[in-house]
Amino acid sequence: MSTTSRKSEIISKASQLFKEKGYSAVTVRDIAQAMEMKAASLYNHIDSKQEILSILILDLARDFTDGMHQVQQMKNSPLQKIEALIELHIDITVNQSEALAALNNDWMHLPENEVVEFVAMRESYEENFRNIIKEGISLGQIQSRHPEVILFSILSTLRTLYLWYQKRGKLDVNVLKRDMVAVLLRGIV
Amino acid sequence: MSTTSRKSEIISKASQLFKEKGYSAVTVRDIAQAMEMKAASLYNHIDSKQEILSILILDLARDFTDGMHQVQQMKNSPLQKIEALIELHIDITVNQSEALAALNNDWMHLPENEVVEFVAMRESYEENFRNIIKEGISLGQIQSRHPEVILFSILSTLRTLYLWYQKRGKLDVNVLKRDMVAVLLRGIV
DNA sequence: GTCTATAGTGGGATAGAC
DNA sequence: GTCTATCCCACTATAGAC
Repeated sequence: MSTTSRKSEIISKASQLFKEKGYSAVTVRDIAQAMEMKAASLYNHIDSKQEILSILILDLARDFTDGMHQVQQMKNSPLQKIEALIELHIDITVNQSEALAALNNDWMHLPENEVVEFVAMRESYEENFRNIIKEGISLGQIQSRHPEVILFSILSTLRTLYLWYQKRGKLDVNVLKRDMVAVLLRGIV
Repeated sequence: MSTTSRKSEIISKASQLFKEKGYSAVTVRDIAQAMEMKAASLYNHIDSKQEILSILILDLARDFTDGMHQVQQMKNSPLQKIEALIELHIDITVNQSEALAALNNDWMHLPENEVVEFVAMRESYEENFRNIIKEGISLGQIQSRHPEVILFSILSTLRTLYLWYQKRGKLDVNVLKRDMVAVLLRGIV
């Protein structure tokens, strides 16, 4: 499509390759081949291989940060906020699974200053999530177990959902949201 | 100092580096530096960089397979079997977190025939786990939700526990087992 | 068993023609 | 904007001295 910039196409193709083999194992020649062009031609659109990674990861990290801020401004209960966060992660998984793979696995290959920025954003996100859980515990909505175990259990499931979602193929998003909320909040027993 | 123990040292140091940056981003010079020797000297102990990865991943995959077979032979209920599997994963996380990182993230860089072998082992492991969940559902011990969502939720939490366990450090293993079982089986509400 | 030296390959990136 | 040609460097791995 003519409105899709060539640079976006490159970033999109590259992200698919990064998801399969990881950033370090993908060469600019691989990306060029996927674009059906020569490696040198890529450099009319991008500054470096690393720039692609920066765009993928930092744009997505901002989506998570924005989503968290919206949830924090809701008037709902902590439990409803956690439901909203589960839905946020599922929406991102469905729409941006390749960038999610890069964010999870390849953030340490960002330029040094962006590693610092990324880690700060991630820690802030986790801290906000943790505070919602603690609020739920103090209101008696959530069982008073280690908040850290609860936080980790929910986040690790949501963060790796991208590995599993497409293997199971196009499960209806709303069914997935309902089942994930049920399993993560109310358990399986 | 025998050649065999030197080889184990190399594999151990390499696994730490693989965990930090991923297999592809670690060079044999990095491994040599961690061993305080020159890269060429490594080759008196190993055949290739890839051999290190093969040993790390396939040895650990066999540990999981053996653990699953032991659980299957227990006379316990499905729920108790799932508890035993949670404990298996936690024990492996505590004792072999570096190899676990390689198994999770770098299996696709194994030689081709070993990729096939690994994927078969992983699928068999998941199938056995799924059958225990289904048995629990049919006995009324486990809620009759999509077994796939339950399987994924538990496995993804256990598989990425290594990322989190040492950051929180010093958490007693038995406390961790008790809390993880509680959260994963009975939820947080 | 470790070293120096180096082979051989492929990496990211640039120059300049068209 | 894409190409061919190429630079320079880092990579895995080997050869052979000690």
